Amino acid sequence: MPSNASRTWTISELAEEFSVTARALRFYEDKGLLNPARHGQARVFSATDRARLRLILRGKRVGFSLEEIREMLDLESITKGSPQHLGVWMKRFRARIEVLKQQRRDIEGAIEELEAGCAWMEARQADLEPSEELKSRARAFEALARARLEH
Amino acid sequence: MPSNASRTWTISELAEEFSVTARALRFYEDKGLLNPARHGQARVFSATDRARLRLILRGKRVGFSLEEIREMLDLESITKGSPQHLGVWMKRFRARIEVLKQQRRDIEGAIEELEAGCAWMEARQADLEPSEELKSRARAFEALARARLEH
DNA sequence: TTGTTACTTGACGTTAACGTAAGCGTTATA
DNA sequence: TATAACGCTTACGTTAACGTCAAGTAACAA
Repeated sequence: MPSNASRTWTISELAEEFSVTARALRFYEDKGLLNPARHGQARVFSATDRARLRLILRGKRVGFSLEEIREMLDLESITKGSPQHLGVWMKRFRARIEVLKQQRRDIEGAIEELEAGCAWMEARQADLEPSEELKSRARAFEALARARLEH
Repeated sequence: MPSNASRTWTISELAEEFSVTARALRFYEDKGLLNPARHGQARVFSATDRARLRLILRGKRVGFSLEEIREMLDLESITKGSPQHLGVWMKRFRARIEVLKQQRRDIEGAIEELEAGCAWMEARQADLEPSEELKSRARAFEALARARLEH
C-alpha cells in the first residue's frame, strides 16, 4: 500500500490535485515558500512539499499574504531566534489572532444574512402556501434588510 | 438628542470614523457602491450612506470583492428580478455560503495553531518552572508542528 | 528522425484596490 | 487680504499574485 510517504509528484500532478496552475507553484518557489528537489531541470515534489502547499493554500484562504505565509512556514527561524525575537513574533501572532476572530464574527454575520436571503427567495419562489417556518425566516430577512440601511 | 438619523457627514469625517482614506470613499463612489448627495461639488453623506459603508467594509473583511459587494448591496435588483433571475441569485448565495463555511473552518484551524504557537513561545520565554498547563499546550504545539510537515 | 508531450526559464501583461501628486475652487480664520 | 484647511477632479503610480506568451530542453513514440 503506497502510503504517499515516499511518493513524489510532478508539478502538474500537484497543480491538478490542488486546483492551482503550475505557474502558481513555480511562483511559490520563486518566493521561497516551496523548494522542491530537482531531477535534472524538472521539479520533483515530496510529501513534505505537498504538505507545505496545503498549508500555503490554507493560509491564503484565511487571508495571509504569501510573504506572511513564508515567514510562518519557517518555524526554524522562530525557534532559533533570541527571546526578543520571540517577543516580536508573539505580538504578531496575537494581533493576527484578533484579526482572525473579527473575521470569524464577520463571516458568521454574512452567513446568517445570506441564509436569510436564501430563505426569503425560496419563499418568493414557492409563493404558494409557503410554510410557516419559511415565512418567519423571510420576515426575519426583511427586517434585516431594513435594518441594514438604518442604525 | 441627535440620533444620527438625520445627520450628515463630510468625507473626512466618515473616513476618520471608519479608518479609511477619503480616496477610498471616492473610489467606492466611482465603482457605484456609494452615491452620496452633493452640496455644490462637495459630497454629503447621509446615515444611509454610512450604513452602506459599514456593509462595504464588512463585506471586504470576509473576502468579497468590491464588484460582488456592489451587486449584493443592490437588493432592489434582486427583489424585482424574474423567478429565473432569482434562481441565479440563490445559487450564487448558496455557493458563497459554502465558501464562507470553509473559510470559517480554516480560520478556526489557524486560530488554534496560532494560539498553540503563543503558548509554546510563552513556555519558552518563561523557561523557569513553566506551569503544567503551559507545558501541555506547548507539547500539543510541537505535535502540531511535526504533524504539519507530515501527512 | 521526427513528432508529441511535459517541463523549463525569462519576460512582459493584467487586475483590484487604492496611493500619490498636480492643479484648482471654496470657506474659515488671522 | 492672505493663508490655511478642506474639498474637488484628473491622471499616473504601485503592489500582489499570478496569467500569458516565447523560446528552449529532455524523454519517449512512431
